[in-house]
Amino acid sequence: MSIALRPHHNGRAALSGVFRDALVHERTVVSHMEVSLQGETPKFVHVVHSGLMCRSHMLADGRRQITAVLLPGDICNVEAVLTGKADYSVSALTAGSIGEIPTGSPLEINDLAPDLRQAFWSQTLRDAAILREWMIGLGRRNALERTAHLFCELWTRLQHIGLADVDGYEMKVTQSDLGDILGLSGVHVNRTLQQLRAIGFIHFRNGTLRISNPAELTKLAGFDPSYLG
Amino acid sequence: MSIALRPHHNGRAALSGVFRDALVHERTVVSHMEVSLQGETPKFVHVVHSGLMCRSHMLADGRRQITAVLLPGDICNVEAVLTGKADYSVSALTAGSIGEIPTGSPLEINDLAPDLRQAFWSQTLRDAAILREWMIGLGRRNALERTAHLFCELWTRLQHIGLADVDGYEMKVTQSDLGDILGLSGVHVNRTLQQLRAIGFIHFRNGTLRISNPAELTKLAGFDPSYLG
DNA sequence: CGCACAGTTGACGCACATCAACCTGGGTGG
DNA sequence: CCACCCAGGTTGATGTGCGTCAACTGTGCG
Repeated sequence: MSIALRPHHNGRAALSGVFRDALVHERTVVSHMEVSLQGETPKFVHVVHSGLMCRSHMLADGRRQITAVLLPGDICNVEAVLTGKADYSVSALTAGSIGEIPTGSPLEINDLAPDLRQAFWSQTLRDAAILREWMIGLGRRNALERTAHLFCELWTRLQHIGLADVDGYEMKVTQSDLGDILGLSGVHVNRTLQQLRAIGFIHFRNGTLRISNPAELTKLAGFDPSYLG
Repeated sequence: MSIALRPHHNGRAALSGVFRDALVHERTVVSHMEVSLQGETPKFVHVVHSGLMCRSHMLADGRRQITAVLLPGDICNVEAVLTGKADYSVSALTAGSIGEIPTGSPLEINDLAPDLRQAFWSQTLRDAAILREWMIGLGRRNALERTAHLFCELWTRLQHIGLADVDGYEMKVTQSDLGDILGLSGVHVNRTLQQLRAIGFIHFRNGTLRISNPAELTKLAGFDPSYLG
């Protein structure tokens, strides 16, 4: 499947056009596989085709924090390609596949074609807006609100690319990985999910998230989708 | 003082050139003044001249989180000017002054002059790298490590623009504001600072931070300056 | 069948929040 | 010039959200 054939919206419309004629090598990844490594210079622009990927950071003692969840259509390593150094790893939260577009020497933004530049720019702005929202969550929301907010965000983003169901979406992510996204322990994620289920907001079984009460979930999270463009 | 006269480095070299001939109105701000408001469309590109500014977010119940500390030379609202909507307020952490450059209708990145585009781009990338590092801190580092990391980051950034002393820097920020940066309560910031002082890493009095043991502070923080470009 | 990994549960501890009182110093007005 | 004021800083007591550890329970795969 070519990236140009996926449904796309917002900044991503430009993206598929840009890469339509590029030499794109598709690569299948299994869950938890590392696509590119923290500290290295990536030799490809990576674009998610299917599945969920993430940008993750490892501390010296093994603590891990995920700073982005990447959905189909998302560029995994915008900055890294241009600055020549990644401060994060890209790895797979679920099985899936990614496109690899070879890149030459580090480029400046003004070396890029206008449509590619536009694609990189809009994705970078959106990534930054999501980062800020996550930071608000990590700093000032408790586990329940934060988890609810993540579920709302992903639902909206998946709707934009036509991958959401009317009452939820598929999300084959382990609770431990959810913890690394939310800054929680795996155990506490489990308890938080149970709590969200107990109050009738969600059901989460076998990698499928069903949102039973979207209005209340949104309210609990304090979720306002406008930052997602 | 014109922004073109300040010392500048990295991406900011381009910035001052870009704005050298622009109509820049200088505005003095007192501590805690709001420069632009969450949810509104800013009518200016704001650039910090002197003092410390921040991007801050307010939740409905009054909880506050700061998602960026802006130093002299930093653009306060890169995205907002282009997308026409700010999800954050810009406000002053200390007294200081900012430059206001009027902006017309919302612009696309490709409408910008190459040097301005380069300036916006490099600042946005660096902002994102800092955001990721803060997120790692909020998610996975304790109060002591997180505070140490912030002090290391600001020291490095201030060195880059020639505003650091050999053994520390001026930082007239209230402990409560520090809490909003670090995702902590003001009370706990106070105790954390005392702890950092008790182990002989810093002294922080009258708005001056003196770093007594840079090597150990860096080690405690797990600070690696490479993400700052 | 059984191994390995993910999810679940309970016991316990700690890092941080919250509340409340008190201290301190710089700015202001009478 | 002193008295007051008040924001910011400091300290102690107490509460709690989440982490950690450990054991047990599914569940899919070789």
